[in-house]
Amino acid sequence: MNGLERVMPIGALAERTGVKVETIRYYEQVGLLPPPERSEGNQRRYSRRHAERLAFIKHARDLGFAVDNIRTLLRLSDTSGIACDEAHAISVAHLEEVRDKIARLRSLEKELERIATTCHGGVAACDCAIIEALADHGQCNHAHH
Amino acid sequence: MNGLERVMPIGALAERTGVKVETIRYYEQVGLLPPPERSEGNQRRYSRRHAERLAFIKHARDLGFAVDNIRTLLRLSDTSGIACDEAHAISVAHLEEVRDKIARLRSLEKELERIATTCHGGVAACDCAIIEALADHGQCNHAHH
DNA sequence: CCGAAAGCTGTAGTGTCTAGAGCTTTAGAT
DNA sequence: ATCTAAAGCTCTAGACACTACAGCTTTCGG
Repeated sequence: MNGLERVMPIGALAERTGVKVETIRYYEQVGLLPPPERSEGNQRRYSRRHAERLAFIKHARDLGFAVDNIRTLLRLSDTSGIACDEAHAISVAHLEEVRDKIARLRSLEKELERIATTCHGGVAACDCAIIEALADHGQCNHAHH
Repeated sequence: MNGLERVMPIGALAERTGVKVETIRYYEQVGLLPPPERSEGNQRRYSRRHAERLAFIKHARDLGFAVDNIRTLLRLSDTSGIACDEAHAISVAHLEEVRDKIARLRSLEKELERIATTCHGGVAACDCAIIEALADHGQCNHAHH
């Protein structure tokens, strides 16, 4: 049961990569992970190459890349050498998305802070500042939503 | 067509609140927005109270509250006075979620930055640093993914 | 009273899994 | 060789919060 076995069933792959069994089958279904060999009884038998590819996929998903982009990145990593431009473009675009999301969440954080601290949860004290804040958008300082 | 009309069809409500027609019907279907009166020909006719409630919902959604939580907040806002504690708890929990998400996105931003700047997209220059970074999780500085 | 715009219901699709039913295979112990 | 429990298989449906369409009916201005 060490990492040196040449072939493994889906459960072992799941354990090694931290990707759930169902998710692995899903990745195969949507064409991210190539279909592996099968045992005589039709069970999947994965090689180390599969494990590497799945690790790549998991890492990219953890970084928030969409499955579609991962498909492209995998294609790029398969076609040897060239086309690094495209990978760079995907990463930069994704980085921008992430920064954007952070900015939006920050302004959201500010408003939630304001709302949540206005009412401290005392029963009689407010009636209720949170509800009022949500009801009346005019109170908030946002420009863009 | 000013804001003073006492009753309006779904399209007018959509325009005034910035919520799409289909989304309004969806909110009715899942019990967020109470079913309005109907015209003789079975079309929805909304009152100003509906518009207010929908504004509340939209605001909360913009702030990222889940539909389920909004349902609770609406219930609280209906049962007059008391139960402010619960609204506070929901808001604080949500604020924590948001902060958590921000933290995760920040560390993600760091790594994407590192990856994207390692390879500048020159065709021959790398083969390819981005792909390698994704393939080899060991390179990244994260603790927790 | 005509025709275009807006409305209606109901169904299916989006993306990324997750969960379950109902069955078969495998691996280890006896 | 046989038994059994764990793990695997396929297929379907569900989760979230919508969105989009098909095919029909109502409304409203001219």
